[in-house]
Amino acid sequence: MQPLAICPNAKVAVHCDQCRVRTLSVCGALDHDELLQLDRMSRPLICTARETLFEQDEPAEAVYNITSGSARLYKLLPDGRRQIVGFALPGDFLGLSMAEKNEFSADALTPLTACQFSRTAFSDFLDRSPHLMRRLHEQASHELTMAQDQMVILGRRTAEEKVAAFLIGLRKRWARLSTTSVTIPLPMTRQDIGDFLGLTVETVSRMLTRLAREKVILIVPDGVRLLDVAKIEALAES
Amino acid sequence: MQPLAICPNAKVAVHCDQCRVRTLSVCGALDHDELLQLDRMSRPLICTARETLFEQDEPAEAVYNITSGSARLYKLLPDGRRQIVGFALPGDFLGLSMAEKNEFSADALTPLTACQFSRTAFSDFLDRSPHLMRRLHEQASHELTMAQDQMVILGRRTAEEKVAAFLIGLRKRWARLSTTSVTIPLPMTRQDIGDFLGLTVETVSRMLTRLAREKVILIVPDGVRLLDVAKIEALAES
DNA sequence: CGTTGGGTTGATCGACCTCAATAAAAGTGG
DNA sequence: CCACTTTTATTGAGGTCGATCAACCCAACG
Repeated sequence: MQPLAICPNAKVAVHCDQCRVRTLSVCGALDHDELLQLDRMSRPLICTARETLFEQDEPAEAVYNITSGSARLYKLLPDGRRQIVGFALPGDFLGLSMAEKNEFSADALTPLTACQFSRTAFSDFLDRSPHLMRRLHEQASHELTMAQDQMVILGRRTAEEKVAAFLIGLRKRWARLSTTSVTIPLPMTRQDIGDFLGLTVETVSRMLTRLAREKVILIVPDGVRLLDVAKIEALAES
Repeated sequence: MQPLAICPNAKVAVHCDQCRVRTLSVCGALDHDELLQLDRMSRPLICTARETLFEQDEPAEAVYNITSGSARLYKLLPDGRRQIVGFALPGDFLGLSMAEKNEFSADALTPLTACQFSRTAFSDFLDRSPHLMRRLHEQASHELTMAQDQMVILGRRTAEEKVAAFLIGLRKRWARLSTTSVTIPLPMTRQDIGDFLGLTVETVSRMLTRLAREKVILIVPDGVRLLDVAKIEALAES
C-alpha cells in the first residue's frame, strides 16, 4: 500500500490512517469513526505544478486538505497587481471560511496532492462534529494571527526585514512538517516572494544577495540555507 | 429601563433583548434560553477614551462584545513602530481566537461599553452551544477576509488608494450599524490611520487634503463627508 | 493665558521602484 | 543529445513616491 508522502512525487494515500499530515491537519481532531465517514466523503486530488485549484470570486464547490506539495494563494487587482495572501503547505486546509465564493485564487507551486471534499457535504458534516468545528475555528484563528503578523511586515518593515521575516516564518512552518533544518525550501519564485512581501522581484533578489554577501544565508537551488540564524532572527524580530 | 445605544454616552443595557447590536454580533445566533445563560455570565464594561482594554502578550482573561464606542487594535515592534491591525466597532467581538495570550493590544478611541466575559467560562459555553461556535467561526472567517483585503492594501496600493480604500471600507462598516450616510465618522487620529495603512501622519494628511481639494471629500470635524462616491470607489476599487 | 496634542504644509532626502541588460536555468521539439 | 525558446534570477543606472525634518496653526483645557 502506497503511503502518503510530503514529497511531491507521491501517490495519494489510500486511507486516512496512513496520512502523514493527519495529526497536523484539521482531521487530527477526529476519532476513528468520524475519520471513516470523512474518508468516504473525500476525493483524492492530484495536480501538477502551475495548475489552478480554484479562482477568486468563483463559486466555491470544494474545500481541500493539502497532503503534499505547496500552493500560492493570491488576490489580483483589476490592473494586474497581485498580492499573495499566503502559501499553503501540507496539512493546510483551504476553504476554512466555508464561504460560497472563493476569497482568493490558488495554484500549485509544485506537484500537489490533496483530499478534496464537496463544500456543502463538508459543511453538513461540520454540523454533526463539534470537534471538527472547533478545530476548524482554531485553524482559522491561527490563519488570522498569521495574517495580522503579515500586516505588520507589510506595513511597518523595511525590505531587508521583510525578506528576513519571510525566511524565518517559512522555516518555522517547514519545521512543523519535517525535522528542523537550516535549509529552507523555496518552491516559489522571487516574483512570488515579492508579491507576498509588497516588494518587486529586483528588491527581493537584491536583499537575498545582500544577506548572502554578508554570510547570513547561502543561496542554494530551490531554497536557502541559514548560516547565521541569530542574525536573521534579529532582523526579523517581532 | 436604559436602552443600549451605539452612541458613546449611553449606559450599558440591562438585558440582551434590548441590545442594539445583538442581531449584528455573535449573540445573534442564540435562542432566548441561551441568551439568558450568556447574560448571566456577562459583566458590563464601561471605559473612557484612551483607556486600555488589554495588552499584547498578556494572558487573555476576558473576551468582549463591543456594544458602543470604538477601539484600535494594534501590534508594537520593539523599536516602537506600530501597526494597527484593525478598528473595533459596536457589534465586534474581541477574543475570537479564544487564545490564552492576546495577539494584540486594544484601547478605546472613544468612551466605550462592552459585554465582558471570562474567557474560560465563554469557552465552556461554546462547547455547549454549536450555534455560537459556528457563528464565532463565521465572524473569525470574516475577520480573516478583511485581514487579507488589508494585506492587498498594504502591499500593493499607493498612498492615495490606501486612504480611499480606508474610507470606503469604514463607510461600509458604519453602514451596517446605522442608516447609510455619506458622512463617515473618524474616531481615530491621522496617526492611527497612518499606522493602519502603513503611511506616516503627514502622508495621510496630504492625501486627505488632496481629495478635499479635488472635491472628492469634505473634511468635517471628527470625520469626512463623501462628495464624489463614484470617484473614491474608483480609487479604492479592488 | 500658556500648554499640549492633533493637524496641515513645505523642503529635502532616500528606500525602493522602474527600466534595461545580461546571465542562468528550464523546458521543448527535432 | 543538442539548438532554441521561455522563464527566472541577477545586476546596474536613474527616477520617484512617500518618509523625514521642521515650522506653524488651531482648538481644548487647566
